[in-house]
Amino acid sequence: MAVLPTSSSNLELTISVPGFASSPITFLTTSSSSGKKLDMNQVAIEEEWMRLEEEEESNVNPRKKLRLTKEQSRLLEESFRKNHTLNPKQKECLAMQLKLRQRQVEVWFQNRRARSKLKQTEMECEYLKRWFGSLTEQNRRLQREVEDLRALKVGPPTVLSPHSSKPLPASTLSMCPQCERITTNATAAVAVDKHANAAVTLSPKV
DNA sequence: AAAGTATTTTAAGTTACCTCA
DNA sequence: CGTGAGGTAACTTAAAATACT
Repeated sequence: MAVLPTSSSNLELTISVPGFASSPITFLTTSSSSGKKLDMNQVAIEEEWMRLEEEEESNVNPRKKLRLTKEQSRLLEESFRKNHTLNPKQKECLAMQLKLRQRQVEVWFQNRRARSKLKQTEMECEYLKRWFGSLTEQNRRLQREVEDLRALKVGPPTVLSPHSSKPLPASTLSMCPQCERITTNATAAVAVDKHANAAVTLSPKV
């Protein structure tokens, strides 16, 4: 039996048991987290589990990939929903229930947290992309409006009075500083006031 | 109580195995 | 059968947290 250290930084050793994970788990401990009541089956399970923990010291085939059974995955997920991290006692308990090494449970939780965070990041990325798209579109509209207004400035004033329908003299026109639309002096103050009170919220339609 | 050291835990990044199209 | 992609268990490393002296 070959014994191989799997890490240069510490002397942790791992063991893989062929066919070990393939047998479905048909039992669960009945003990609560506070106290343990063990029946004969439970004792056998614990002995087996302790044997596996001890065998961790020897190693036949390092880094052999384990596939978790559906039941193991289900229980791990269930546990993860309750708590994203495990204290040592919980880890031990769960490892025993799942007939896995504590290290395997620990690694599963590490990876699960990482997957969880990755998913979250991807969602945030999507959200920001949409926001960016919406802002870009808004920016395009505003640029077009600015160009239109600049074009207006070049030619003679063609703004008509709403009362007489005749062109207004340039001296009566001004630009609203907020929305950059042309207004008459009489309405400019109102326009500015309106903008001051408006709550501007930017949120993309997700 | 404060400082230094050792140990443990965690996140992040990587590697390797396995499955499936 | 060979191959590449994707998923994920397992590993490494560094930093933070905690325990111990």
